[in-house]
Amino acid sequence: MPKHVKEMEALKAHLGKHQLKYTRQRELILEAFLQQEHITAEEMYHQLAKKDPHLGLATIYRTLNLFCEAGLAQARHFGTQTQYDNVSHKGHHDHLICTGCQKIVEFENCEIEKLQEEVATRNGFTITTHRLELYGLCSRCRH
Amino acid sequence: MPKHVKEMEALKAHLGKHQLKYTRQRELILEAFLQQEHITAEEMYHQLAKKDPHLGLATIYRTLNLFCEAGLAQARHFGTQTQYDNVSHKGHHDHLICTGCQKIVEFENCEIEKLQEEVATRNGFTITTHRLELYGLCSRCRH
DNA sequence: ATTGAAATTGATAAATCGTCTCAAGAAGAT
DNA sequence: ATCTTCTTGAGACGATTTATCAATTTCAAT
Repeated sequence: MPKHVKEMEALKAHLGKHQLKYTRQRELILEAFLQQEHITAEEMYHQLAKKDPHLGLATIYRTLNLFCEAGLAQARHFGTQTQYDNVSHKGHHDHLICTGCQKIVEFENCEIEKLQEEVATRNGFTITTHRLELYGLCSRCRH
Repeated sequence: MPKHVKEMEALKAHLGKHQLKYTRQRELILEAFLQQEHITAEEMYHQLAKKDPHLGLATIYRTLNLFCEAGLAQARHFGTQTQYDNVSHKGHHDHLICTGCQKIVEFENCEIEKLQEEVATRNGFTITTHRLELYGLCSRCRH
């Protein structure tokens, strides 16, 4: 029994709804994707080269964008690259970004998340994911 | 009396501190930048082409990055492009976004902002701005 | 199982965005 | 005014992502 049945069903539902097909590549990429918290297309390309040396980079980009449309992934432009975040991953972390040197620090904060839930509930929303980025200057760039 | 004296002084202070020079191009770009809430390098390039047709795109990129280092601007990767935000514009609000119907609800939450400050301080950062987006389903789309 | 229409793939070309290079020019201290 | 250093403009370049297209695969209907 594969591990990520729920997500696979969600993908199949999306595919069915849009007359898209369930292919070996999409299954392969989904399996790899769901084991990550976030990943770039390039990283996945190298990672999957072992399992399928002929899997093209374009296919990975296309498939990760498909996951975004299906609600499984969330694209985040980070520096020069695009990170594809695994939405089902709960240990969500946020980012502190230095606008001087582009340094990125990851952090988690349960209190903030709790307050986010409150805001959402107050407005009748059910949150599936979020994005929080704090921009500023790190200690080195500030002086 | 020119409008943006404070920012110009801040830029000159940064230039002096780093052995950089105050040039005609930097002054021109600063004036244009301070009239915007946020702008891309490309937009500014076209906008300034009237005033100085020979101003190069590379100079604009270099100068906007300089503004980031000086704390006047903040780079934000949005879609495929980089937005340079005018830090002196402070009217900040966050967003609740329904992934079902694309409805967007704006909100403000001081408690969250306070916690953000704490996180930043703990990591040696000084926040100039932030972005918080909560994604989920609104009450109508949830059933 | 076979067929056939439609979607997908892989390889690569092309587009996009931003940075680097470098000779020529400008700034600012002496 | 001179001299050193920084900056500029123009285009080359590099990195990332998307578009193109012939060949292949999927999947529903035989």
